[in-house]
Amino acid sequence: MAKQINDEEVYEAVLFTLLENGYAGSTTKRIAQKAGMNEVTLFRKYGSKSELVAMAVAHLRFKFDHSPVEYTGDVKADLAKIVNSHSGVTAAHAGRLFPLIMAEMVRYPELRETMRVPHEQIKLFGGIIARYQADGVIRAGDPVLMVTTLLGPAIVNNMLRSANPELEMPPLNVPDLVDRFLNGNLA
Amino acid sequence: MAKQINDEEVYEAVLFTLLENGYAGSTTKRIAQKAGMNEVTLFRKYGSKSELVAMAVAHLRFKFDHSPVEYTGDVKADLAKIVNSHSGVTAAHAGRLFPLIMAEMVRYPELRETMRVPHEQIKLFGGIIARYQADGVIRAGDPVLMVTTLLGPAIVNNMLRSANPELEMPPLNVPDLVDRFLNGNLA
DNA sequence: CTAGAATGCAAGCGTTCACTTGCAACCAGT
DNA sequence: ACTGGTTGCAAGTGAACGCTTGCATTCTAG
Repeated sequence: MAKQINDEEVYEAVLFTLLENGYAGSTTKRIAQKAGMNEVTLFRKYGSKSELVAMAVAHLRFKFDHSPVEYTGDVKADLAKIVNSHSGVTAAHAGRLFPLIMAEMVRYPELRETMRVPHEQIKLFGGIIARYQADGVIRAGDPVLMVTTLLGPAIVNNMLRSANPELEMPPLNVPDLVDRFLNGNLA
Repeated sequence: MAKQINDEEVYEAVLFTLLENGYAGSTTKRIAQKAGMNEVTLFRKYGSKSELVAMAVAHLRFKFDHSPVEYTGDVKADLAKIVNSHSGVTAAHAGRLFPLIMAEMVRYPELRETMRVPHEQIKLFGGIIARYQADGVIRAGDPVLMVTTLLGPAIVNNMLRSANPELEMPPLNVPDLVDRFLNGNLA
């Protein structure tokens, strides 16, 4: 057939396969099948499995850069945007890819570069929160720690939901989550 | 030598190896080496890799049951106990084992039984929170969702720290975390 | 129309993995 | 001292995986 292979589609297939099977479980055969191409072509175009995965994750960052989260002065809106950008409401994979990279990819030295994507995102979010702290809107505290406090519930919620479908958790309500982050849970 | 093999030590070695290498990376050879025993003995005593892992996790639950978290009427203390019991301050592995099971072990059907450990813990914590909601101390909301809101920051913080040592995050302050959970982050 | 590049296909290579087998060494209880 | 169960050791089995090679097929550019 010699059809033209679309890198972007391949990257999507890689990320999908990663989320479903993890890194070790994402065999090159599986990835190739999901991408609708021959396994050999995969090696010819991308070199190795680790290189391909690194490219797919790097491409994800490229997509992040084109819809950046910024400081606007509206705390609730900005925090909601931060949560959304990493909880999967917008990008299909973002919310689950983050824990995947954090919890699993760390173990494969050849993938250390992929760590930079969540790393940079967190620093970006931390900067926004620091600015609101300077404005006197948000309580003092290490900005990175604040980011984990804001994102943690959404991330763990996603993990739990995908891990335990029969737990029947209510869907994540982002504005409510931001409200609880700001105002607490005391009655 | 024919030394007597201590199951508990083997389980510890299994959990340690799991945390360091994940399930796929925890080869039977590595586990045996960590446990200071022969790989063959491992198969003879525990049958298979998946059975051994299941036993190690089940044994962890057994240990949980012997220092349970309970409702005492002191919100802050109880919430802190919940966070501590899963952030690794008390049990060496608890805080990191939770995301490991959630994010990785899910993918191996032969390990589905291990999921029951975090599942039951969460339901236990949810019950305590529900009781404080009935007391009018904590805001309304799905208890399980509240548990993820409380534990999420600690879990993600742990993941981030172990994934990115050069990020230099401040150590987790549990009472402060509980305070922010209750009172929010608004200045 | 032709040439070169991209892709598919079948086969295979070397390695690692979970797991097995056969046998020797050891220890505890009687 | 003997015996039976536990452990260690060396070797090996079959399967899966990452990756390569050789060759045929198809698309595209000039």
